[in-house]
Amino acid sequence: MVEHTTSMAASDPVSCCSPLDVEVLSEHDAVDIARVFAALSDPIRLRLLSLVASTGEVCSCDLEAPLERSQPTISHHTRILSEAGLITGEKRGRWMWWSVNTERLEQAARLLSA
Amino acid sequence: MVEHTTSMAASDPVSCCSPLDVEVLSEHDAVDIARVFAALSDPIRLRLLSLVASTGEVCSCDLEAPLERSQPTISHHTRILSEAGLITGEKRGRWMWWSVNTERLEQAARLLSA
DNA sequence: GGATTACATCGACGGATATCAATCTACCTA
DNA sequence: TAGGTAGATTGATATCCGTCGATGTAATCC
Repeated sequence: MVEHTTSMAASDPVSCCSPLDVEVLSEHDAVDIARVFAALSDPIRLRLLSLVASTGEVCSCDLEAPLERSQPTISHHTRILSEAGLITGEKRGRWMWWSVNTERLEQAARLLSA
Repeated sequence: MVEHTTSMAASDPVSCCSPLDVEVLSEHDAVDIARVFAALSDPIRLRLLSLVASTGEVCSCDLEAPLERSQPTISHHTRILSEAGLITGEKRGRWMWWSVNTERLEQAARLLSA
């Protein structure tokens, strides 16, 4: 995953604990990436994302019933997913339509593979 | 992402809010998957994972300094990553050696793409 | 055996988060 | 213009989570 710099194999059981000064993933980047995974770390949000992905476009009012959560709670979760860049909202009339930001998902996926 | 079942496009701005009874991602599966992403949702754990990934194998004592966290905190994070299946620990002598479970990472990555 | 070391566990504390009722805001319709 | 509706925001609450000091446990070294 993520970036490599150098690699010093320290497998000798006698000489341990030579401090790694290799800063592999920066603190700043880590905070950024963590925000995306935090958005994916809630079961309700995963099911919400799944619903949006499967139908292509869903309005908020269609989420309350299947997810069995109140309107403010749904609004809370769409906001978090939206701020993480995972879904995009478009207001049409009274309704808010949500769709999945596929590129952002792929981007997150790439962070986890090699 | 994840599984699809059927898909009913409801993009007509006049007729909204027909409740979707399509259960796309089950509640049980969502809880399972959320646990993995929750393990990835902390900056310290991401940097820890990155350190382990870059060196192949790291002992716990080599993590405290670069991550600037106490020994109990490091132990806490390795435990969470381990329980999520993302790293594997092996005790050799006094030292606990950690390595990345690549398959598990790839598995998580696949959940996010298509 | 006794001292030391690496790591786990416990207990406590502060901050984040999921949830909902109530309220506010914007938009549509009659 | 008045009433209704979709969704955001606010405030309150209960729970979860990251953190560390203190302590426990197992392995090593002298």
